[in-house]
Amino acid sequence: MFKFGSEINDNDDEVIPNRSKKQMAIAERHRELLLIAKDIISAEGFHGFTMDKLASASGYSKGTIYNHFASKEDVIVTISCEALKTLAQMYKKAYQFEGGSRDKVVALHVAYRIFSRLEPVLFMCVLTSKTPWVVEKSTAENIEKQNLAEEKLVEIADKFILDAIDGEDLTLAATASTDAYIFANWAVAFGSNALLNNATNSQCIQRIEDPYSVLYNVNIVLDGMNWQPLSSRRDYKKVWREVEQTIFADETAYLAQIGR
Amino acid sequence: MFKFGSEINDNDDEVIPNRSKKQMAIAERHRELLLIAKDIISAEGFHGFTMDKLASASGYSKGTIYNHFASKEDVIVTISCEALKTLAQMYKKAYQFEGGSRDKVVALHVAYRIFSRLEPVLFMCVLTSKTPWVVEKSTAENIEKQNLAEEKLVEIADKFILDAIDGEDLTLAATASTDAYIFANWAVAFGSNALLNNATNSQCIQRIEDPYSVLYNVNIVLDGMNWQPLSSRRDYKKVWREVEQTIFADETAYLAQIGR
DNA sequence: AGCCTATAATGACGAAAAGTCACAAAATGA
DNA sequence: TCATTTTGTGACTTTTCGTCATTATAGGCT
Repeated sequence: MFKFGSEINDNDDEVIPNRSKKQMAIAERHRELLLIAKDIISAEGFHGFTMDKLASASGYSKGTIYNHFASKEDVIVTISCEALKTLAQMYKKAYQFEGGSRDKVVALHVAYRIFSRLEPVLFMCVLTSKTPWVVEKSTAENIEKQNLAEEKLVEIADKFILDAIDGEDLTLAATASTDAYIFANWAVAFGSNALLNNATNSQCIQRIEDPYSVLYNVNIVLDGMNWQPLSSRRDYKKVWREVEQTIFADETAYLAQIGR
Repeated sequence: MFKFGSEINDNDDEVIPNRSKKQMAIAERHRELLLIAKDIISAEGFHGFTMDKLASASGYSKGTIYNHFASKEDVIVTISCEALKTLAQMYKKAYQFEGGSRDKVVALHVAYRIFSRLEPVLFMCVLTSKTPWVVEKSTAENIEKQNLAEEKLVEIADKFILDAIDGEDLTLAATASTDAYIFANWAVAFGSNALLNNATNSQCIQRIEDPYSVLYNVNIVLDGMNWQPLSSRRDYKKVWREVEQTIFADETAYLAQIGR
């Protein structure tokens, strides 16, 4: 269920008009290729991913691959797009968590943390796909799609903030927007996860070695926003564990199993 | 002054024993090559950087280049190492800022922000150089050097925290270490800067469009740590500007000039 | 100076990968 | 059945990484 790709295209966002059989077949293969590409990238990184590997792994010729993707970079942007959609699904699940507004936002961060551990390479793909030389070699259409996928994510995140304001757990500073609050959460979450996943040989990070280190950072940020109830008045470790064991039980079990 | 490279090797860390003329020449060329490599990477990204370009730009043959670096990846790790040293210099300057412990840590974040704007590609290099396939193709020796450079940075950051504890502006939670506090600062700073530099076509980030957005995030984190005086009781925008206009005046002027 | 050896520099070369394109195959429709 | 359009193919060109046999050079020794 949690495997990226299983949900490719089972959301709907593009309205599908009556497509010919042929077009359906092409769309089907597009998904197939994406899945294979994702496996290669996950296993060998963007560096180890080649169009020849994708061709031979899929059984199609290089020309056909290039009918689907404008370039190697175009593949990564498409993959990143799918990654964002997967993340959106997880965010929606997090929103379902029963609890106060701050509990829910903790659930959001659990979702992000789990995603970054399940798919560390895809997690970084989202950033890679924004670097200038990837953007340049990709199609404008795909870049636009990626922006839309990201905006959708922001929309979901917005709900968490608005709910908190509604419930009077959070008061927006006079000068601040919900975007500013989303950005703060995004920055600390992205930074924490990126560093934990990539800077593993850093002494500083090795010394911490605590499964809840993302939570600590999140607590600091939410306390700094004065998002009620403060971490001094509620045990968010327990909330974190509960989220892991309920709505993301499958993913958590899988991660434990593969020891990551 | 602020240009990366000017300070390559004017710090000292490796004790230089009596070296032969030849060895001196090699070391000199090493620095020269690094400078050229850095220019290419800054201009064209790691993707656009090739060993052939480095060879022809430097006037040396490919074989000679490979006498200096084990691989393309080895170059990036070395560059990242130098970037970390540059950053260390800037952190030391930030530590000189006259003010309270929290003012100083704001100066630290100004330094990081300026670095990320002066050298956006190098800023990302530090992360890139930690990805598995770069680490694998680089020499163990260079990786070790990079870890040491990073650890030195953490040591400097540690001073900011210890001073605050000494001055009773900050109280460490019973269960937390200074490493945890450094990690929180690092995560929010890295995340904010990486997103601001790379996710510029994100609607959410475009809507914020505020030169102080990093400061807002930093304020949230430091408030969340209860680092005194809180942002409600002191104008840190003013502090930020002051740091920019005093100790990093040259860099700030340069950035304004090139409009970044 | 003239010779010798260790060390360094060179660039041609092999291998791998991106991307193209002329041609082949298949599907579609009359 | 045949003509036309669409789709698929893989050999080919170009670029780049990394190697290595060959050439050049520097520094010591007589």
